[in-house]
Amino acid sequence: MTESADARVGDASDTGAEPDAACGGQAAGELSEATHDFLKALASPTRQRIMLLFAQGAELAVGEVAERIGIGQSTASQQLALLRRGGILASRREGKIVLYSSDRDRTMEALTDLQTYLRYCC
Amino acid sequence: MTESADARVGDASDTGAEPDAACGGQAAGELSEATHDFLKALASPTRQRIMLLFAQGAELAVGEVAERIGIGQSTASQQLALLRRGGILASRREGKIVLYSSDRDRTMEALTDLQTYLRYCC
DNA sequence: GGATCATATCGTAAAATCGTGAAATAACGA
DNA sequence: TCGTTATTTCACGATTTTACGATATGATCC
Repeated sequence: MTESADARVGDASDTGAEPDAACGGQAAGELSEATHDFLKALASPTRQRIMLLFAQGAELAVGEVAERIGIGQSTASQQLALLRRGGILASRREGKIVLYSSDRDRTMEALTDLQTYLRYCC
Repeated sequence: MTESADARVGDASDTGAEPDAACGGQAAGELSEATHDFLKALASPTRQRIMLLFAQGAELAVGEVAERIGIGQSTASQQLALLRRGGILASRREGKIVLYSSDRDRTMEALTDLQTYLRYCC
């Protein structure tokens, strides 16, 4: 029950606030919540450095990331959670450790959404 | 002398730490300062809303942006400055007003840099 | 020169973020 | 069960961001 909690959007029945749920779920030119989380996740030097560790499909445990980047273990856990929320990393539990790795598909989704947004407002 | 001050990166001689300055000026997989500013600029709901005003090549004065978004004039000036620093907007003075508009070229540059980064670390 | 309008910059306070250490949770083995 | 290891969550300062109002700078007109 650990990671499944906030890993996915989940809320199929939407928040009930958005009035335009017909055309793909996104207002014309507006950025989705997911893409906003994507941008926030990448807009941090520490998290940018963390992401470099995940080149070539590398899988890393929280403690490894903390050690290699030079931050506390709880800090690494929090930053990794933000990167996962942003759709850039995915996690799976392997016994007592949690392995993080790049989430290519969700990243490309966010990138496409960003491109659509920029094509509209630029 | 107003806008020319902080518009560009300027620091041609980099921080001095990176060993590989040959291939395009960027370390393998690292994000440039410009692209970091780009991400920071877009990672804000207020600035995302501001950008929507600039669809279809619209040119807007600071006061117009402030009024349409519903923020103070000084706040609009600051947020627009951040968007310009991020390479998303450009500005030109027309008499006593300053007109902002999308900077397509620099935006696409940042987007390309971001794609390269993501291709490396994902 | 001064008056006026538009923008930028300077303080300042509320809110968010970053990193830390301590405590809670989860998984495994003796 | 208890103890150990790995991760998450919580509570807390320190720093940064955000928005505001007041003031300074720029441009135009008289």
